[in-house]
Amino acid sequence: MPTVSAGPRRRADAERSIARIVSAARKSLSSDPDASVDDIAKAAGVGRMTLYGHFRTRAELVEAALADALRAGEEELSSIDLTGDAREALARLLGSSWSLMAESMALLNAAQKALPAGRVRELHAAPAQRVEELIRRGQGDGVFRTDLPISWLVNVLHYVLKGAAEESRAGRMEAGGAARAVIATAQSILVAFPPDLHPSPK
Amino acid sequence: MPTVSAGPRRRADAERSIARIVSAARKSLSSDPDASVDDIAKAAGVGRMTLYGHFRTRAELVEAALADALRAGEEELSSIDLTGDAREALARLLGSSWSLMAESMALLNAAQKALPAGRVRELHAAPAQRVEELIRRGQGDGVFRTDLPISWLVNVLHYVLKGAAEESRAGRMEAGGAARAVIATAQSILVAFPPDLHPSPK
DNA sequence: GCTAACTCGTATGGTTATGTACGACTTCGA
DNA sequence: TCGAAGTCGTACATAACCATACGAGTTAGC
Repeated sequence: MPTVSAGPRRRADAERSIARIVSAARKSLSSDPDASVDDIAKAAGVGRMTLYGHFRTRAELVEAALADALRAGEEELSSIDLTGDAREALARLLGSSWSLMAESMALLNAAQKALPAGRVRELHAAPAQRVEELIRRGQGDGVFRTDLPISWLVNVLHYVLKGAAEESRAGRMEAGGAARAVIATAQSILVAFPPDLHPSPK
Repeated sequence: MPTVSAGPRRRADAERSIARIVSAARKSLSSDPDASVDDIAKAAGVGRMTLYGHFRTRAELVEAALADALRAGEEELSSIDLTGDAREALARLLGSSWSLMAESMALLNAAQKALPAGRVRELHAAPAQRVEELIRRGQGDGVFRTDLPISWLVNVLHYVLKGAAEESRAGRMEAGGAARAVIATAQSILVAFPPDLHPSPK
């Protein structure tokens, strides 16, 4: 747990090393989720042993990298204005979330593999919370649907985001188009519309 | 390429072995995408060497397993009635696709890792084609949207499916609920609705 | 029944990655 | 300046896994 903000009893150069390692881990794992500890140490311009001095296991390192990415993400997302029309707020939120996801999707996959089951989700609580609250507000305002579990709504947005990131990474969509597609798709999923268009309910 | 239907110059017991191996590979990889060749051979009740006698590399084996799963899937999907209201046809198609995806998601991931980039997509051409044609028809009938690239529409359905499978696997949704959610979500994504509800285009 | 095809155990080689041990060198910091 | 903290190379201990080699035994099929 000394990964993010534990004992401040570290020397300055150690602090610097850790920062470089975490940064390199983010970068490396974001382009290749299977990057080895060795690769990351090299990318950080640091010996492998130094790395192991600060992170006892690969899992610890991956978690630190993910935590750092999430911290940066939180910083960006927290500055977004979520007031006003919930649909437009959603578009703003997804616009930023999209680029964050595109950057760190591989890192997310790496964490999924290296960390114990459920840990990734645990670390994701804050961003998920933000989305959930926006959806709730939109539901309260009567613009978002209420006929599906809210957890599904939150998660499916996540999967759509991930899908778009994958399409972009594979070169099957360019970034701008992907962003537009994500937003339009998310709107369609969430926005409540006249029941006479639905074939299903009574 | 002797994976699926090549030279019939094989003895009966070899044929049987191959069938058992492919079946075991499907099963094993569907529950653990990282199952080793050893595990699969054991599951097939066959020596590892026998396996290597028929599949020279792990990749060849994985591809055979995926091809088999796809063949079975095609069989099921081809029996679905896709005529009539495109929205209802979509629901029927997704109902079956969903369970197939839930079964074989891990296998898909295994293939993604073991096969060269793009190969999985290549093998998936047929099911993707089926979905695409249905969407086109729905567009022609004026019930499906046309403001997003059709390739995105096809792919996003795939990602929603995969997401639901993941939620189900992780125990966060039960199968019935997931199926309902997938269908409702897919309908929302595809169905065209009155432009006055859209904030964006003129 | 005879041959070729098939099965399969054991052993071996090679690769790759994680994590530990040791020890020498360098840099921080009081 | 001097001790402790940090750096880092090399080497080592495991541990998987993939793939090949050899060779003896078994079964199919004509």
